[in-house]
This record gives sequence, structure tokens and C-alpha cells, in this order.
Amino acid sequence: MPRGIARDHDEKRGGLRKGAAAYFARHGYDRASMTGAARECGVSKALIYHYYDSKEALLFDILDTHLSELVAVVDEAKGNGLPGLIRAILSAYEDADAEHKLQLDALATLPPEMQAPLVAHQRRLVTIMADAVAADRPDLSPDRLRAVTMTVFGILNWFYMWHRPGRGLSRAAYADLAADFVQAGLKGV
Amino acid sequence: MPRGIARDHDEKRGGLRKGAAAYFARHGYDRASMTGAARECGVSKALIYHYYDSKEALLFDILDTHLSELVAVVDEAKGNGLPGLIRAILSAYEDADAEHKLQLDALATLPPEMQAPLVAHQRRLVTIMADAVAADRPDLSPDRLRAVTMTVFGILNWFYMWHRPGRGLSRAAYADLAADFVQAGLKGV
DNA sequence: CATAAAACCGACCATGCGGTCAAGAGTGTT
DNA sequence: AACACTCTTGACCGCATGGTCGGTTTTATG
Repeated sequence: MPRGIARDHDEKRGGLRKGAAAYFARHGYDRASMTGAARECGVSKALIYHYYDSKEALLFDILDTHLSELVAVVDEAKGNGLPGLIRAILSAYEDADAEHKLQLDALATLPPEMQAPLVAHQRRLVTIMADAVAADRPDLSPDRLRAVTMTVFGILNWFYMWHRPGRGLSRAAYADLAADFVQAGLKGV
Repeated sequence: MPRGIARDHDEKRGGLRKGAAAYFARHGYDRASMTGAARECGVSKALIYHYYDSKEALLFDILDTHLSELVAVVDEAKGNGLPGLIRAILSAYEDADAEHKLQLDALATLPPEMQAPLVAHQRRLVTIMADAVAADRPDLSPDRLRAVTMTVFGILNWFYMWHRPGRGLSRAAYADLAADFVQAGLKGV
């Protein structure tokens, strides 16, 4: 029988995923070309198409991997209450700014059947966060619980837009501030 | 002397701006074609190029108009304290979801010299918000003041991502909730 | 060591895009 | 009425893009 897939197949694929994610995030998914992503990864465009069927399939793999890891992190941290959750999420975004940005502004460009499993991951995150909020404020109506939950995600998801590493508060310092802010804010609604 | 510009020139231009903004926001600026935007507006592509020099010039006009109006609204509301500011901004986003979305994910695609005046508008908004926060908490260090200010913008800018008109809290009800949340949160940092 | 498939590439293709153009229809000015 | 200019269009152009193809090199397996 002939040779099977290479031993380092998964690592190579992971390298393409990471390199392409950085390139896509830097230029915007739609403007970023496969030729450019290939150059960034130091391979030919044809090779990317050896590992992935299409540009969309590559994006899907980037987002699916990212969201799966995020769900795992959050699942692990959900025992530590709301502040623990907030710190865990902000910490997980470290070294994943590119993937996070792509999730926010490129996920919607995928066809619905590819979006579905990714959206399912997102819903899982939202549910865990909502449970943590509800633990502090079991009296909130469903509508208000959802609104508060999304408020917290707004805070977290906006972070990468204004924070520049090395300037202002550190990631960890902001995580503390955000946790305090949310906990106090919860008492006011 | 020959005829001048048509009397309804500005209205026509405004119509294109509004129609194109909706189309761009729905499909994403980069994927959205000028042909498609033209069809959405019920005119030919060539006509858009009669009113605008380029796709970028059209985007610039959309964002510049939107941000100018926003600055005007915020400038007027800054006397009413932080809660007033929050309510004013959320209310101003009404009927401007498309423009708001474009501001968040297409502004960066403009060349630096076109971005500059728009970013100046944004900075104005941030400054006003920071002043309102500082009025409540004059003891915050500059770094923390900035972090809290961006936290508030995160809450506001995320709203359009999860809110669906007619479902859950109304816009006004959420504005009240957000104002309460922020005011209480401010006491916790 | 033979072999068959994987790994990899340069060149190529079809399509859709932003933008242009030449021309006609409509209209305020003289 | 004659003019000059705006308004409006369908047809067109060059180019970059996502994706393909034929071929070469490499490497697990028998």
C-alpha cells in the first residue's frame, strides 16, 4: 500500500491556520487574497488548496478551532463565578486577537450551513455567561438577563478594538477592572 | 450662462448615501458591489459615479455624515450627565444601524488621509464621554479613565449586534438599563 | 528497491469587480 | 429658440481574484 498522510500533517495545517488568520485579520477577510495568505505562510497558493477545499473552508477551520478552545476555557472557568469567567475570557483572547477579530466580522460571510456549528458554539458561551449572571441576580426577567449578558460580551468583545499591548492598562489589569465594573453594575439594574 | 446644479441635487445624493449604506451594511462593504448598490438605489452604476468619484468617496460621505450628526447629538446631550449621554447615543443609532455598522468595520479600509477626519470625529465623541465619566469619578487615573470610557463604548457599540427590533427589551428600555448599569459599575472601579 | 500516493509548485483560466466612455434626454439661462 | 451644461444610461475595459491543472519531488509502505 502507498504512503498515508504525513506525520506532521496536522502541524502544517495548524501553521496555515495561524498564518492565514493573522493575514486575514490584518487585511480584512474579504480584501485578503489567498495568494497573499500563501506568501505570508511561505507556501504556494496551490498548497493551501491541497489542505483546504476553499477560502471559506479555511476560514471555517480557523473559527471552529478558535471557538472550540474558547468554549473549553469557559467551561473550565465557569465554576469561579462571573469575575473568574471575565478574566478567563480576556486571558484566552491573548494571542488570539486575529481569530477573535475574524469571528466578529467575517463569520457572517459564511454560508448558513457553515455558520450553524459556529453559532452553536457562540450560543454555548452566551448560555454559560447568562448562567453566571443569573447566579448573582436570579431575580432578573429573561429579557433583562439577556440584555445584561450581552452587555458583558460587549465589554469583552470591544477590548481588542481599543487596547494596544504595552500602552495603558495591561490585559490582566483591565480584566480586574472589568470584573469589578460588571459586578458593581449588576447591582444597579 | 448655462444651467447649474439641479435643485434636488442634495436630496438625490442623500438618497444614494442612504441606499448605499443599507446595501453596504447588509452585504459587507468589501463584498458589496457598486452595481448592486446602484440597483438597490434604482439607478445605474454610472450615475453613482456622477455623484461620487469612487466607492471610497461614497463610503467617506456616508461615515462623515453619520459621525457629524452623532457629534452634534452628543454635544447637545453632554449637559445631562452620563446617563443622558448614553440614552442620547443609543437613540441616535436608531435608523442608523447601517451607518453605525459601516463605521465599525469599514472605516479601517479607507486610506489614512480619508480616515483622519473621521477619526477626529470619533476622538471628539470619546473625549466627551471621558469628561462625563470623569465628572462622576474625578479620582480615576488617566489609564483607568480611558479604560472605563472604552468599556462604556463597548456596551453601546455592541448593542446593534444582538438587539433585534421587536424582540426583547426596547431600545429605550435598554438605554435605561445600560445607564443604570454604567452608573453602578462606575462605583465599583 | 519499486511504487503509488502525498506534498508541493508555476502557470493558467473564468469571473466579477471598480471604473470609464460616448451618447442621449432633460432643463435652467440668455 | 438656441445653448450649454447636468442628468442618466448601457456597453465596455483592465485587472485582481478564487480556484484549477499538469507536472515534479518526496516519502511511507510492500
